Amino acid sequence: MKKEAQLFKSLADETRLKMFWLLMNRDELCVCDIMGVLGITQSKASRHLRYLFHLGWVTDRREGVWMNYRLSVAPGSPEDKQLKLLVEILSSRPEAQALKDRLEHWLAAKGQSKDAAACQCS
Amino acid sequence: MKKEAQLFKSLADETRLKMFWLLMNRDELCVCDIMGVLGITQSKASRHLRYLFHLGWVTDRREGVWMNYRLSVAPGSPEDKQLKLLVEILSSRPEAQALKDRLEHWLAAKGQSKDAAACQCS
DNA sequence: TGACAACATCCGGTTATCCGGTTATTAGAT
DNA sequence: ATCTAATAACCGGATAACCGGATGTTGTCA
Repeated sequence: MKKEAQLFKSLADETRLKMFWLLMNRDELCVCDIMGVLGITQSKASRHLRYLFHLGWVTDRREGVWMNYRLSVAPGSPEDKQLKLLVEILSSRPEAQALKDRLEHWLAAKGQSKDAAACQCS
Repeated sequence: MKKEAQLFKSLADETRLKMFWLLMNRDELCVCDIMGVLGITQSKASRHLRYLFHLGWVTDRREGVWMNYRLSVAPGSPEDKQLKLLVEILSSRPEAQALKDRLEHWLAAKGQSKDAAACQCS
């Protein structure tokens, strides 16, 4: 049952939980977005995203300079059911709603910038 | 979302996963049974069970010299849904079926012994 | 009371996880 | 070619998780 334990281990970190939540609310996000919304270092964001990537939770898609990540779990798989349960649990949490709002604002601000491609990740 | 992360952390250990599985297949088990079926040390069994106890996953019930544990999650709670999903995932795993068989044999052997209360945990 | 069985907790050692800071890579722009 | 932004990989260090063996506790029985 090692595999199953690892499945849960993926979800046993607050940062990764938040990443899942963001990715469930927007089908594709770049590292830059996640850094900004969660307020974490680049190193931390990238590390966790690569972790999820290597376990098959997400796929990456390069778009010029950015790396975009999106959830990729087979429909009906244990991972899929797990995520569905997770979204059910988190939806009722104010903290999760706040995060969702921050994501919206972040993306809106990004869209407004004249150069829509800018990330301002200083 | 610390609380949610900890929920998953409970399940992020193979030994605890097996314990959950056993407890889902038999409503009450003593430390001794779990030691025997999983083939782990007493210290290990007790430590994980106390861990689950303190997080509210199980309740304890002393019966003379033994300590019995049973699952105790509120129906409909996230924990409950999590366990239901877990049983769904594990049911199809041969490894889990084998464990279940070992549990049956262990309990049968225990029942056969003249002194039904004996544990022979040496 | 003493002996014993089941269990909990403590002790230390090992390993895994997580982190920030740094360096390396990649792709686009000049 | 060179410069820069975005990202990935690497490197200690701190912390937490996990373990077996030893010790303490509790309840039973003689």
